[in-house]
Amino acid sequence: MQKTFYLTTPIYYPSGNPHIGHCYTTLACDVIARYRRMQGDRVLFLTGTDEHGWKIQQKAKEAGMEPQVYVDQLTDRFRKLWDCMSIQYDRFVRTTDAYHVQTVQSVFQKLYDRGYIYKGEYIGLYCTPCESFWTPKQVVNGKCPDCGREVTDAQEEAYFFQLSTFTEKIGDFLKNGTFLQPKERALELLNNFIRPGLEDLCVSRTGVSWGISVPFDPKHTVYVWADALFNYLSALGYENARFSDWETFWPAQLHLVAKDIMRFHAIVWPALLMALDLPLPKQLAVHGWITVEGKKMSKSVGNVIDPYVLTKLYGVDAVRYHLLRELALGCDYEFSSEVMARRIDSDLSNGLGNLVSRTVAMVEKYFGGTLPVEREIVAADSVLIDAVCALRKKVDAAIDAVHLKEALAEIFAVVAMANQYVDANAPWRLAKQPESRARLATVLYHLLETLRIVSGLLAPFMPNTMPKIWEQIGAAPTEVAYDPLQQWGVLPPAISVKKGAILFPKIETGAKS
RNA sequence: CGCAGGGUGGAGCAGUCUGGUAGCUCGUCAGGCUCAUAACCUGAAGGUCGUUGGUUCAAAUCCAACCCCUGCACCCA
Repeated sequence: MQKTFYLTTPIYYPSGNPHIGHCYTTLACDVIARYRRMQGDRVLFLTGTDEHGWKIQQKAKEAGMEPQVYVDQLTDRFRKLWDCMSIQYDRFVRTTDAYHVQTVQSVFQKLYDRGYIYKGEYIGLYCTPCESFWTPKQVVNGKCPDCGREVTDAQEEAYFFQLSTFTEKIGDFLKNGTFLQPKERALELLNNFIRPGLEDLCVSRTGVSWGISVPFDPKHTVYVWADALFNYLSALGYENARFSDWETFWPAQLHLVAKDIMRFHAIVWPALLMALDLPLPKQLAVHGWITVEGKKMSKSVGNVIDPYVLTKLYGVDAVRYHLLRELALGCDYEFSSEVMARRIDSDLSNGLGNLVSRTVAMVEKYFGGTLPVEREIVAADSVLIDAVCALRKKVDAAIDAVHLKEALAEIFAVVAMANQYVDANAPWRLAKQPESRARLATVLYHLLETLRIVSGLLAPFMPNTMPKIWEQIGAAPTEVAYDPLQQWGVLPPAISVKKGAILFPKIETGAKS
């Protein structure tokens, strides 16, 4: 029976153009999805956009558009960005899609019927002109942070979800499980939220018209988070007729999110599922932010990195590589174009690209492009061969743990080893001795095999460039499938190669101008 | 205030759980090689591991106190 693997990004809030920060989560999911597909799993990779709420309503108004028109156009930009980054998602959910609305309403009703949602009073500071509530912390000198006018104490009727009843169950869930990655984050949540006890969550608004109306009280709309989280279910056809693979894919194997929205995914989401008696997702992986000059990237700070500019400058695969190589779960990553340029030059151009280039060039130069079948293997060869054969297992483990950075580090350690192997065996010297022909062919064959396995394992990370390597080293698609990636000697003995264009041009010169 | 994370050669990080020659990448310097994208390989210099005190034969690693940086329920990957 084929394993199923359901993984998700958060659905993004399209209140502005997507930036490089949005890319990492989606990119990481894409790599894992591709890797699982390669392993033969039945994968469903979901992403989408979160389109309701007060902020969208305001933005649309400012732009003089209907909210729906406004989000249509923004959601399109997200899709275009994913295409640009070579991200292969399977499904794209929008919270304004009719089937999603249906799911949310049905679930809301269910929670109400079960007594987990009750009517109460929401108390806060209210700005009348803006028609919005603020918390004491948000308010700037007693003024509305948006328009700068006075706010007043106010309250309104609202529905609440009984999050408090789940304090203990959620605490146990976070404590005992392997759910949250990295696990130190769980401690933070336990100390800050579980220990003092969870508060009930306000899940409806009356001042926001751009939202899903509460089925049993239509003057209320569903609070955006309560709306958004259910995308993970609606996109599978839970309580709607649009899709029907709910049984197949739920529970999700992996939700990947950035640290800012961890709380909703680690506490609120499991609680909602518990209230519905549904199985809980297997894993939540939380990664850090990409910061620029020590600050979180944001439009108001003006330090946003535009992904289109980067991909144009460096190439899609190089940008993918860089982000995946630098970011780790748990830590922020300070973005710098110098570090990026250096990393790409050193790993991709000088390391991998040059290894392909020198290997293929030698096969062409010394053997006219096709290796003879004679071999002469030396004991020392096993160092390289063993390392290459052990690689897939290491990468498997790293991918399982969502340690993408480590997976790349392991792979590139082998690339470095292969470059050492070239030097240690000095093929150019062997080429001068006719009696060393078999040895020379062996050394080059070993390099080609190394490249076959390395490029196969890298394909989920850099899906555009790896096929170019296969073309150059003469590897057939079946030879870079998952199984042969831990077998040595898969390429035919009389393999033919063909030199191609430079895989990763150096970026120092081009980028400076 | 509290909670959490971090403070390791010029830069970025690993090592801390399970004490025992401080490691990696980049940069710098010197050498080697010439197949290759002026790429590759080898070696060297450079650190009193935030501070102070304690435990121990021995501490980056364990304990205590302190200092500094970051994050912590509007939204935001």
